[in-house]
Amino acid sequence: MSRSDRPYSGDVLDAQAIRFSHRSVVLRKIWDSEAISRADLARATGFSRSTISAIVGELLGAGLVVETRRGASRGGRRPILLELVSDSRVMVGVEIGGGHVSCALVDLRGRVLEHVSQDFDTRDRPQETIDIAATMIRRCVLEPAPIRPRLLGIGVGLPAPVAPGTSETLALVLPAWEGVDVIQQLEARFRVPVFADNDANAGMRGEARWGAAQGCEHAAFIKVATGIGAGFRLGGQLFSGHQGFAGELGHMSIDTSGPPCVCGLNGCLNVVVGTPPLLDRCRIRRSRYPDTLLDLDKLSVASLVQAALQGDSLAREVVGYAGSTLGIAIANVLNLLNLERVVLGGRITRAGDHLLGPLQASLNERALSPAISESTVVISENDQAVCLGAACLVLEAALAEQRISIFSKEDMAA
Amino acid sequence: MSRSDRPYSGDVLDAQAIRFSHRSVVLRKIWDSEAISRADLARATGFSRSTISAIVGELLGAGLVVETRRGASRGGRRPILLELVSDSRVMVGVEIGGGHVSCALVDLRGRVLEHVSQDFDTRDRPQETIDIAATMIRRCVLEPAPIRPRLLGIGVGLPAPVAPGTSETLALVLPAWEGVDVIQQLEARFRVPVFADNDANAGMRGEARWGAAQGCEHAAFIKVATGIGAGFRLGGQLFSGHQGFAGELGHMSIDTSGPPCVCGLNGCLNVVVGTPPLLDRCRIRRSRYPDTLLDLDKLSVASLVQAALQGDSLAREVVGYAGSTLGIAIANVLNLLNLERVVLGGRITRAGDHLLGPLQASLNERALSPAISESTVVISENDQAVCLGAACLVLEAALAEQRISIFSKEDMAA
DNA sequence: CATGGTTTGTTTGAGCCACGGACGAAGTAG
DNA sequence: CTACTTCGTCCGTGGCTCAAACAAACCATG
Repeated sequence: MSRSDRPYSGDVLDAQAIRFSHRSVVLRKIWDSEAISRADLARATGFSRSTISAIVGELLGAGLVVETRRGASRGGRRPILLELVSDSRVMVGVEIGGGHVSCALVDLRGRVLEHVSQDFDTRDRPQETIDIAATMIRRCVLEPAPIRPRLLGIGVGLPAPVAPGTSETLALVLPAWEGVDVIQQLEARFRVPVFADNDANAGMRGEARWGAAQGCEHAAFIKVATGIGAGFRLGGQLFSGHQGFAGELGHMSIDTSGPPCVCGLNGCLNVVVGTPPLLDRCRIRRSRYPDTLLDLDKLSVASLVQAALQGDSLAREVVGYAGSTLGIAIANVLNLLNLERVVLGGRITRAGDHLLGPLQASLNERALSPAISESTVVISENDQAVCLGAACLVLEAALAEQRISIFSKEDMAA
Repeated sequence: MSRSDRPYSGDVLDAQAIRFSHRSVVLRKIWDSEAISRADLARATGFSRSTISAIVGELLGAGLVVETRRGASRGGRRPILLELVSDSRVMVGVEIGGGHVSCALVDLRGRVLEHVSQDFDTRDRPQETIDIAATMIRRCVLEPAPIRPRLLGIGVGLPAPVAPGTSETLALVLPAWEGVDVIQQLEARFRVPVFADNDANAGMRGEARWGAAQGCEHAAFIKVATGIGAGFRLGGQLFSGHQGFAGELGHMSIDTSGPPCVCGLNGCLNVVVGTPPLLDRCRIRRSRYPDTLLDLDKLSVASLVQAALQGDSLAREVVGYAGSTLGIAIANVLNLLNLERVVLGGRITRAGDHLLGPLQASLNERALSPAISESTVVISENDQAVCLGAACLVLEAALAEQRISIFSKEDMAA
């Protein structure tokens, strides 16, 4: 019986576990540096030079790291510089949104090597959606021939709460997907480990590792779309709550005298600044803006954003309203959790300052509390935040040695 | 240079750290059992019998554990049963509220060995408050003579956000306390380590270890008083946010069209169900309840609760209103964090079901989400939850080997 | 250009911790 | 009384890290 089969195994450390964590520390340090010598690694991590040598030897063997050039002398022998081989391992990230499917091939530095996307109404057709995703994955992974053996696995971001460790979505949100096992299907087709999570959680992971929330112990990623969902990083780890349903920001009550929501509350964020109510607001306010550019028959978030960027008053009013209302919700979140950073994602964020300005103004009115005034709210720099995050899901599983190890080189030989 | 002085020390484990964590696991298991043998410890923890023997030897030496009776035979030699010595270490917990100071002597099982309390307006008189607290501590610790050498330290719960690792309170909430160093003053007087935290955070710690949130990885303790504050336990650890200000539930916006709050928002929880607005509600609604028992000249939470328990309609209306409004705020928190349990504290909770009933009803209206329907909200069973929690603060520091160790027996000899 | 001092990276022996197996002690069942 | 089981302890082994010694590579200097 190995230690991992035993009770308390989650808490109990053995020599293996500590050795593993040490390898991670060293790898992480190389990752964070452009190039670094063994001696500097020893100084930076506190390990002895002999230990560093042993660990680096393994990393070289696994192909994760290479010796490149030699550094400048500090008065003695010149150091051998080590660098991360960014594409020695790659991950596939899949984003399944309400109205589209995207897929990206991502390397260890979060660089997108391939990317494909397609509009598709996924809500009621899970099987077709998975087929589309599989085709995309095949395109990303098989075309550049030698990539396959370096593939760590596939991550999937789903537009609903996901039970941890599975791909079961909350039936309340996606009834048609009940019983559909995305993980099992994709694992059967591609024979690599597959992981799934909520889209906002995935986005949070990506932003924390490669994006606007790097170095933040406490942060949130808020995805503004049909519904408003949040992913939290608390204490340096993704937080998903007791059953994995944390982040349902969309059902925060903003105005108890507002319109009713399916959840039983009135004036939820979803029924105020979700996509449908925002588009409705365009229609309702249309009459006050006679010379608007918006075509009410072909209304979409994309056209709304475009109009706002072109200076349309109605579009700016609606986007600004969304911003200031989101500000109230974010103020509540910051008061509760005292986060360092909030990253916004979703199509409407492409309106940039037209959204962020009113949002900030709304926050500044409440800036008395340092929990609010000393945190920063930014828009994700990456249009593919969720895709990247889904890929990150795989990487983090590998780094935590869940089902795969980034260190094992078994398949790399091929 | 020891490992702990080095960079990365937070993440890097050495043999010492793993040994320490193993001792904690074994101690914890004995703690959780009435009485347990070495053989059962080995089975429960997964360690070998030899390792258990070594660790138990240390625990015996530290006086934390004793061999008591012998257990029943399972077909062979009868086991020697080990038990925790509950009062081998004791802690003092101090609660400083807006209108009172309390102090308790607490043992390892969370039993209150001594308890004193006194009404006092602490807000504007920090120095007198500390003097009162010091007198109470002296009474608790010195009277029962042999206790002093077993005292691990003193914990203080303060009615404002506290910067982590210090006793600095947020000047915004307690201006008169700015620059007052409670930790330094009490350490100078008693020569034991002193720790401070926000009252709600302290309460959360106590409830998680000894109270209604035992075994919960994700929970909240909500203190309903002049202001409404929350302490969170997320992922098995207290969560205090980026600067230590997490938990400001009182400034959650409940009704954007409600009365204004100092924070800049309208309809904050504080201005709706804090003590002052609740007492105001009694006065405003008085005329509709001609035969109320409430004396408007001597209105207090205590008298409100008493009247509600005695069947007074006005009091029940006000308490019920508080409950259903708290329900909205708690629904928001549960949607965000998907907690397993919420524990309520503060004097008004003594109204029991008169508060909890409407609160639950308010939650049940939103029970569509499993994040809400599968969590439980309870009232703290302990009137001294914050005092106990403050004592717990010391214990947890000792268990984490911050400044003190529960294992060291240096002072115990005396 | 040889020499000494420095820095880098590797090798080697020792220490710490947990484990497994052997052993005596202390029971039970027949 | 004997065979068998369980409990707790003792001792040798193995895994991992460290410190010290060592070899390689480089700079400065006379």
